[in-house]
Amino acid sequence: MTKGEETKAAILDQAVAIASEVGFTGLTIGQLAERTQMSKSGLFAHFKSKEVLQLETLQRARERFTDMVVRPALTTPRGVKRVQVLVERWLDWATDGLQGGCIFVASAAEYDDRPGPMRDAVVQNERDWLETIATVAGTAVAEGDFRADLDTEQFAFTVQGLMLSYHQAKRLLGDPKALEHVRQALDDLIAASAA
Amino acid sequence: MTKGEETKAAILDQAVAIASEVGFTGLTIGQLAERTQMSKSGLFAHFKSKEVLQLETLQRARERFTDMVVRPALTTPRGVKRVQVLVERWLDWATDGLQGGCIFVASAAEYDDRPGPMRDAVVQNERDWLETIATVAGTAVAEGDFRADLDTEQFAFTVQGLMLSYHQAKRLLGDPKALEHVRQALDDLIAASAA
DNA sequence: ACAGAAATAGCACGACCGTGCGATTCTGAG
DNA sequence: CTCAGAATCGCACGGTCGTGCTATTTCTGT
Repeated sequence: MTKGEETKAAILDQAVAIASEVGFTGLTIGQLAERTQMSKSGLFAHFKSKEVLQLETLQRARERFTDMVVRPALTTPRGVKRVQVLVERWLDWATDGLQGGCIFVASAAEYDDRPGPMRDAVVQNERDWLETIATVAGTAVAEGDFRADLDTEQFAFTVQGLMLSYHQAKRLLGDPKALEHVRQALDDLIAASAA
Repeated sequence: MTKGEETKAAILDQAVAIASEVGFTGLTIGQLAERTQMSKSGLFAHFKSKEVLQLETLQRARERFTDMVVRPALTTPRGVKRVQVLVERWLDWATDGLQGGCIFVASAAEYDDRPGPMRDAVVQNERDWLETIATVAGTAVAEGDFRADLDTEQFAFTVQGLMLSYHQAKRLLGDPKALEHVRQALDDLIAASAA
């Protein structure tokens, strides 16, 4: 790895951290330069525009998410177990996977009304994530853990909602019962989906 | 109503609209002045700081929300019917109650990591809203529509999650099945809560 | 109709924004 | 060790931000 790629990676790590706290719009080149101990122009040279910086930051967050949440799930046996691991990993991620809340939750709210490349990327991320949930639920159907007529899209929709509610209850409201609530709801959902 | 109060109301209406689109941080005094055809300083004089502007904008949105969602629900008969009206009203609100998405969803994500008076107000809003859902569910318990041992807090948690998921599916992803999915999940939940 | 108050505008400020350019320093292959 | 190319910096630009101060206009009660 060349020097440039090395610093760029370090920059993006910091960028992910900042964007998690203040959003992608609040992610500012000046502050990022300060945190990475670089000059604004030196940092800027790595990306030729702020938009590219934002896109690459999102991309970097996505890689981390894949490593920390998706991959561990895909290495556990197909079926309901895999569904549970996927969800548990997400809970870890949302709670303290990185400082600040889940950066995808933040970005989803931030760009739902602002067209452009960033919005497109955020949408793609979210679609892929929902598809992952649905696919994993599909393995549980295939394994006979879930009933054959389960609507996996509907399942993904509901699971996603519970995660969003957990994120809000935990990070915004500081509700100590958040984890208990989301587990209860997920257990109910899984029970209702069982074959 | 004096002239000052009149213009202030008009300003806040515009402010709610802008904040719905670009968030409270993106709500800028210059743009607000432009949209209301006022000078920056003339507008600024109504609030002595941007933070006050943000707080009053949130307050104004809350009033609208109460009028459009909460009050209609409270005027329908206690019980499961009231729960359904509350949810239906929220769906209307989130879809096209005001231009842009639900301003509370946006503000929740925006301030979940930034201490200060705005965050406090957002938290208060969200707590009150969850309490409203739980209380309304409580009337359904009292009327015998829902089973007596229903955990109304848990119910509110789940309903809130479904709403968040709907908001995201509809506004961000443009999923045409969003409404179908949220209705299905809510029906299931209500059925599972029935006495 | 008029005086006093309220509302609004004009203008300026320092700070930070994203972005370019030319100069300087660093890195690594031959 | 050299030296071309990569990486980084210093500096500046125009723009917008939030916020004050001082006028000026507009309202309102008498």
